[in-house]
Amino acid sequence: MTIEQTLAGKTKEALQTLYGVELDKIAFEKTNPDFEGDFTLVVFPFLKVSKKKPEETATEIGTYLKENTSEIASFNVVKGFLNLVISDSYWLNYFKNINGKSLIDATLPSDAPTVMVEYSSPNTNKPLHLGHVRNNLLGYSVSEILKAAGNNVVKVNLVNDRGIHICKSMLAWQKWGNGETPASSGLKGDHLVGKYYVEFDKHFKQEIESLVNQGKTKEEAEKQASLMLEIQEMLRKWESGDKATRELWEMMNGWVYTGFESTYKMLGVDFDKTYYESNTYLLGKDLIEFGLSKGVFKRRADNSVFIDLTEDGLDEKTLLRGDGTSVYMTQDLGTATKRAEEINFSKLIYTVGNEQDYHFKVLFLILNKLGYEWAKGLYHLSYGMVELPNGKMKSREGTVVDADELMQEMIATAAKTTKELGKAEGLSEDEANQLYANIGLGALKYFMLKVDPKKKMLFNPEESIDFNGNTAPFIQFNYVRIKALLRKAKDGLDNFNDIDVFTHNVNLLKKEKELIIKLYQFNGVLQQAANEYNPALIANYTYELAKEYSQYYHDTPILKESEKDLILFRLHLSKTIGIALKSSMGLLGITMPEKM
RNA sequence: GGUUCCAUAGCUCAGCUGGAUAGAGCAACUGCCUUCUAAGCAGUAGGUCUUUGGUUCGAAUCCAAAUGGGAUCACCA
Repeated sequence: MTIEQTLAGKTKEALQTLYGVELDKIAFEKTNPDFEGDFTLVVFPFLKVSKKKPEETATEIGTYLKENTSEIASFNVVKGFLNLVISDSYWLNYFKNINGKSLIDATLPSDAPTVMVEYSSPNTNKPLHLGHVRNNLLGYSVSEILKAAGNNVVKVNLVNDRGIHICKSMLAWQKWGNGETPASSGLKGDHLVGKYYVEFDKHFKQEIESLVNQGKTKEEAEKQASLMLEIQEMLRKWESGDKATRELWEMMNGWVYTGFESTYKMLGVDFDKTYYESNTYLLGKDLIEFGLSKGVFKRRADNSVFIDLTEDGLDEKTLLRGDGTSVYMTQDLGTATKRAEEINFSKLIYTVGNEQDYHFKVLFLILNKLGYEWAKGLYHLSYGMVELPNGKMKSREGTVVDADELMQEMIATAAKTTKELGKAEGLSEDEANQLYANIGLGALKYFMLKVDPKKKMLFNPEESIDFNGNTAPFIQFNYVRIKALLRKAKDGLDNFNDIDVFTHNVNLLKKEKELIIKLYQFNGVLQQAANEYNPALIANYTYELAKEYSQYYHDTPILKESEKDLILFRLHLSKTIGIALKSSMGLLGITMPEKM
């Protein structure tokens, strides 16, 4: 039972005894820092039943609670606010129980629900950019959070490895590539393929322009352009399994996968299972018959199949073309069904940008209409776009921030700053490089994850991502200071692990109590982050913990304290906070250095 | 145009299911390293929470409208 639950129960009792009413909705909140207390009860809602002034009501309830709850040391009343002070011994006892332990219980219960998280889902025609970075970090972090909250998580990637856009890169390479390979050019595979995607677009635009100059409309030109006809032909060949086309496709996709692999590794993300659209794009056609037989889908005169969603405030959605080929939606219907057959998930989370809100609304609605029980567990983790100062990123216009370049820049900046501060001294080259990566990538990850996923975010390439203030390096810095303290303590104190300290009566400093309360809050934050699929809550929590510790560290002697019991207590407190910081940052995919 | 999301300090963002004087960081200005790591700490300044109505004892938070901005509305993915 949490302390809040205890307080709520006692308050219910108080209202019963004092005013003879039974109320269920009783919530305590953190006391505003400007007032004395740990938890606050707002008594305005009870005035109707108490029929007394706010102050009087609060005092009556406070008196009852103080007399009947051993955890409450004292209370005070300000207007309609009843502030309760919880006794130091309660907090000290709580701390004793978590001392030296991780706040995350890593063992999963045997009946843990399975949650499938899909994220990343790249196209194989171009390298990853900043938008993908947000997607990957979010998907990975949400997976870690769900695991920590007691779920069995399956991370999956659905690679979009086929289609007209892939043919663009292939055709351009064939025409203008001169046999260039990653080995011959020294280019990373995904960047090489992306180069030809851009190349195609350049030539295509030129062709359109000349056709328009010959008097055609833009639409006609786009349909009649020889390049357009060629990639369409290429796609047909691919679909019919033409050997040469398939070989080219496999070779170029192979380059891309090698490239992606290193980007993923650098980002620190991974997957339990990878699906390829080339294997799933034909799925969903069986579903059409099923839907038709259930009367959920309908057939038009031209033989195309659709679902009428106008009653749900949406439009008609085509699911099968007149020629019998499927569309994106059909594919997603089929893939979802396949996954449900393979794995008995309680939830399936799609980490996809909010530009596809409509698509997922329709997808989920259709699956529910088809009567699948598991469809109730589908969730679109819809995140906002990453925007540049001049608007949205557009790959074809070259206004993208490349993921690999960005990461390299972050690491280089971290290296420069670390050297300037003289903090790389005494490290081997490997250690130093590891440190730069931890700091640079930590800063990047924290920067992207501290923002509410639902909201769009701005990235200004002109301003480098900060290393001061509300950032990962600040949190890492506080962790490192703790580690340094513990190293020194080990040299000077032979019985650091002496737990006897807790049998003594330690008088908690105000900040010490606040830190323990902060640790206490972790579980609630984790639960909320898991329920809302929101890593930003973890990021903000971790920053607050680090910030409070930083103040504590600054103001309070730890090793320099003269009383040994206090030294031990403060070291234990520091150590536990260090563990909390590390595991919390781990949920964001951020690694803590030992020294910096 | 239909649907939908958003609007908080100069900038980037917090503000939990309505609660006390709206908070951080950056940028600006002041102090503080012979003292456990100054990527730090403390302080000053900066706000009509886009606007107008409504609900309520109480609204940045809930409802409605207006204004501004984004997304989406393919037999594309």
